[in-house]
Amino acid sequence: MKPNLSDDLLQQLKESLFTGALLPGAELMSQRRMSESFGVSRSTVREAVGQMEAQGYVDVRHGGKTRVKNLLEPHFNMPLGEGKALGDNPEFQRQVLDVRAMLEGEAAFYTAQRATDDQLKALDAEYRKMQQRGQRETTLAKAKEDLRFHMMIAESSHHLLIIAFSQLFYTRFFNAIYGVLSRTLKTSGRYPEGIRAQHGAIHQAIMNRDAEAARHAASEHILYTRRHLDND
Amino acid sequence: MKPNLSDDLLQQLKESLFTGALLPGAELMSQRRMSESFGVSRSTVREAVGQMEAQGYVDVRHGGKTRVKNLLEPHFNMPLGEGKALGDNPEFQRQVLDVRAMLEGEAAFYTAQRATDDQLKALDAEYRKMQQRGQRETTLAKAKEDLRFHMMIAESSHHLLIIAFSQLFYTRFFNAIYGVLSRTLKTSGRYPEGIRAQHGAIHQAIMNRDAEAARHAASEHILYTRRHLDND
DNA sequence: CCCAGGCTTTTGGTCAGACCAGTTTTGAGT
DNA sequence: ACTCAAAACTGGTCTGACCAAAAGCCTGGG
Repeated sequence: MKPNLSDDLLQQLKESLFTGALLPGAELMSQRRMSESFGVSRSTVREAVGQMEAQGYVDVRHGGKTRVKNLLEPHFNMPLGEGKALGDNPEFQRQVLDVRAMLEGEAAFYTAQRATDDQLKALDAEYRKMQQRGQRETTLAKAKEDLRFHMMIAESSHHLLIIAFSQLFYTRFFNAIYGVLSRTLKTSGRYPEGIRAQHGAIHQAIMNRDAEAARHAASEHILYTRRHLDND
Repeated sequence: MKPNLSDDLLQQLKESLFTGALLPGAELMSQRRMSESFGVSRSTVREAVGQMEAQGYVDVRHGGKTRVKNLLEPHFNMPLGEGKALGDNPEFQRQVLDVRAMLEGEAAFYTAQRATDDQLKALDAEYRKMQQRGQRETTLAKAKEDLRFHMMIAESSHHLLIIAFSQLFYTRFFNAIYGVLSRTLKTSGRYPEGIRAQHGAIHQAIMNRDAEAARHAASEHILYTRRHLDND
């Protein structure tokens, strides 16, 4: 019909968001750089970015950088969050593990299918670092390390909804996740032997781009921990 | 807090609209006159007017005058916004189906395991009602009906996280879900034959309390629709 | 009378370059 | 290694110019 320049740019920005080129939390180019890079004036860029903000896709702060918002966040202010009681509740911990099992299974599935070579390389590097680190680390450090590995998998899935949900889920329910690990360590005395092998299986399935195997390995990894919990 | 000039102006414009100073169909001042009249630059005026347009309050045409729109109109077009929204993007629709596949699979799994007898009875009743209803219904009615069935399954799962997420997900992304159904109907001409049988399979698995079968049937049901989408 | 055709004016869309106001980064100097 | 102020970003606003589309005007032929 009547293709405005700013509308074109707006569509382009949305596309990069939908296709996962721009992850939640990522920074946009500065308006001046966009202006140059897209060959339009800064006014036009401002118009497009303004629409993005109005539609709730990005968060723009005077002086700061413009960031992609997590589109699930506003819906995630459940009264569940911080209360220490919930995170320590075994039933809730089980539920968190249930959701992790399906979420990480799907994430691994899509990552095996769709990750770029660079992402695979980064994942591989992170995995090797994780294997090398000694047993000297604190439980907290281990938990964070574990989460970073799984988060990297999620972010390589090129799946906007899975990424958004994973981000929120891991940050909101870190307490519950940490609580599980903490209890597991207390009962088995140390980091369960299976975990290491399971991480290996996930890693290998993804590297082989075997999506079904990756889903199964990732899901089984979480369910293994869940069974530990059931034996209490 | 941080009073932007353009935000101030935006508020003023909305005020004149809400108080009736600007009736539907009325013309706004030209941007140059506003600029002078409000004592801000035309850039700032454009920013504000742009937001008014983005929020659907006014209709601005290149070369023509900017007019106030009839505010009730958008509410009648609700599920099919013409501007490119997230819900209209095919890639996003696919992603929504991916998440539905895993979410409804899990929900069916836990419902088969944990639903009370009363919940099973209610589910059974809803299923029979759904089977009886004729083909006379609108697409929208079908979509709502479909969703109610799946929502009932989710709510019978006794799984706090799955319930909470399902609720948010279905309300937030109803547009995308509806869009899929609408497209499917357009291409196949009518309600796909498989759907009816699949609902039956889900229903039966849950009634038999066969959790694995229920998960598989529910997941497959969504993936069936997804394949329809891939063939476009 | 009108009303069809161009001509002029007015409107929104884009551009360039400048300056202000916050944030983030950098680099002493301790 | 730390603190903290300068410097180098970022987004917000202003100015004045030009282009393109719509609306208004105006004139000449029915």
